[in-house]
Amino acid sequence: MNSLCYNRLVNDYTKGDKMNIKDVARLAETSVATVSRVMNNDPKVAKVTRQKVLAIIEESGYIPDAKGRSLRTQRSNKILVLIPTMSNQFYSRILQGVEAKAEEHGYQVLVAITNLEVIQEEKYLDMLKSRHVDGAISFFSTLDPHQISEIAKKYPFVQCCEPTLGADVSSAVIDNREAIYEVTQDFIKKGHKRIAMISGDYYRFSEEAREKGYKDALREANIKFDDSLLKKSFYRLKEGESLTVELMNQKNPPTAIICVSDSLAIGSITALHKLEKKVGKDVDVIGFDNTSITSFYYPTISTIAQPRFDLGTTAVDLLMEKFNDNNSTNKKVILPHTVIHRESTGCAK
Amino acid sequence: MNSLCYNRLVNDYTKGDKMNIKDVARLAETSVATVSRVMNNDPKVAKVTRQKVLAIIEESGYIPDAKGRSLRTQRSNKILVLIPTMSNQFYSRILQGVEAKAEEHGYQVLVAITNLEVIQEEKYLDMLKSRHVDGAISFFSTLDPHQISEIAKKYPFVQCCEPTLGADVSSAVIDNREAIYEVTQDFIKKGHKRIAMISGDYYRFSEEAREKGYKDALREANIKFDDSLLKKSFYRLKEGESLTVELMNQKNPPTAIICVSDSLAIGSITALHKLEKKVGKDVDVIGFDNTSITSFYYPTISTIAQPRFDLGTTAVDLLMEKFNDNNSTNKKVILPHTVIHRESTGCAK
DNA sequence: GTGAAAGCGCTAACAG
DNA sequence: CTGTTAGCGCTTTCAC
Repeated sequence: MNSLCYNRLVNDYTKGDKMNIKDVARLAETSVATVSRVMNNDPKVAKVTRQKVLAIIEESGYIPDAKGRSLRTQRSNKILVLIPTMSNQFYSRILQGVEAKAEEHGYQVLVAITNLEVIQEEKYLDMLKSRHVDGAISFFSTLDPHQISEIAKKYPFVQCCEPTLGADVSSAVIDNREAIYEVTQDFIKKGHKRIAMISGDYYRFSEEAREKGYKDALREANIKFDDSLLKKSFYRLKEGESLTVELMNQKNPPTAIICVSDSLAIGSITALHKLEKKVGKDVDVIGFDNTSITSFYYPTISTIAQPRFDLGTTAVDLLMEKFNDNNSTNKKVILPHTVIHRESTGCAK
Repeated sequence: MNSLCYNRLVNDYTKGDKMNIKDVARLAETSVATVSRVMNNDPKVAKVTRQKVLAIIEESGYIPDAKGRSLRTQRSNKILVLIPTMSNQFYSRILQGVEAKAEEHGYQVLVAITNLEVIQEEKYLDMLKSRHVDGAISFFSTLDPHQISEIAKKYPFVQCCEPTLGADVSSAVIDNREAIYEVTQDFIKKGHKRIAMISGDYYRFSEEAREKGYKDALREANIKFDDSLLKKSFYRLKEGESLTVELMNQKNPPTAIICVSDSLAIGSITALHKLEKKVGKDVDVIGFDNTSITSFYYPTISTIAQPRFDLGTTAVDLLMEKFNDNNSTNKKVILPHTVIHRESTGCAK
């Protein structure tokens, strides 16, 4: 059985297949313990021995088995990032922040796409429970607050951008209410009386906050909230378009439209084009997230920028705190946003 | 040591922390082997015993440790997908294909973003070498053909969309030469004499093929290839814009521009807008990939569609063949593309 | 500075 | 049908 393995030619090993620590030890004429020490940079290995072992490792292309190592050390040095979809370019920059910070701490980042499906999400979360990864960062969960709180209590788990409403969990977010509040105020100051909002019914954390910001600003300006001006949809181009058509077909159509995503805003602008309305003049439109297309669209699209890279690094920081002590009190870190006015809200650039 | 663990209250276990198969066995008053059998749906377990074990598992929230299991079985049932960047919405649909097919075969998909960095890519490929995952699908590699061939020889590894030129590896692709050949012919038939191309210098497999298609069509129509009409760049909005400005500032500017990505096309159209050229009339523009924005841009953007979902499923099929026999001969599967003409090439819709 | 041996959590062969 | 046991590949005492 194993003797077969022991009879292999050295040459076999240079192919690097199925080599294990025992093979390395034998070839280097030392013990597995020593090989392990070399792999882990343990200083108390004689220079000669180390050289010899390193030579064999180099020559054979040996890579230690991750499972054996993790099983023993009880850590994988991997973290899982759960994102709802890849169709949104929004997550790209955040991931870069996550990866940069994770790397600093010696962790590798794995990404899982849940496609907004509970089953998928639970399957990936099992990677946390089965200790396949040391911790996880979630950018949106379909689970309920209780489930999330439980997970966060048991495992290093933090949320980013879209924490679960009512869950006890650390999170990195922006002040969504404030962002839309500012935008709505801007519109009111500009003289708009009929301000519409295209929101969603998926991402409750941000949506409720954003709708609140919208309503708060209206109330303060004594503009009565008009139910027919608040639409809910998926965050897609198509829905942005169709809902804008609905809005504009009302007897008293809006002169400004706030969209909770850039894709909705693009859809909205497409609709306005077709209706031969001048965007930024007849109707102001603003999106959310400052995805790269917004500054290249015609007209350029006003939007709200989130500090995406920093959201990513902050999420990792929060996770690291959990690694140190998973019972540390959960915190919500709020990062600053920026409202960017471009042509779609009548600005020169 | 372990006795401590054995003295824990049942109540502890309902929290699900650090439970292992031994604990379950003890609580269910049976052996670890039986618990293992239950976990793996082995039919030869008495109904009563199975019930008892399942009850404990349910109650305690026990999830078997992935490392222990994989270490023993020598398979993780996980596959790794390496993508160069998340900023391109292109990969989203492909991933869905990958996931659908992988799930069918009982595999879970992990995504790694290499950001076009060698170091990153190598780190993630180590997951293959360290047997952390059973196989990998790469959507672009910075490694050389020899390295890729070696990896493919040793591990289940396939490429998709952008295989490494000259590497011996299975791949799922479209006929990039043919696609651009068709487009160029379309332009020539329409009467264009000055046809420009904005290509890249990253994704050699597709770029060389596409440039060949462009040149082939020109040659056949006896149009001399003009070096100044072929630009190379990153696949970004900004570069599409600046290179188009360069192209249009020539003494004899093009009347049609072929872009190897939709973002380049959008950048190009932005530039033409600024130069007050009518896109689809003064100048035709076509992109590549049929990302969702193309049908919502103003004007709508002509483009070439790849069968993204199928590319994903096909890649998984190829990987499964490698799981069956990693020495099976490598094949290149070519899937059909579709040229879509919209307003940016003068079509009504 | 080094090696023998225990054991991380699991599965599978074997014995009963 | 069930339990005992070996061992997957690794790290880490503990002796020497």
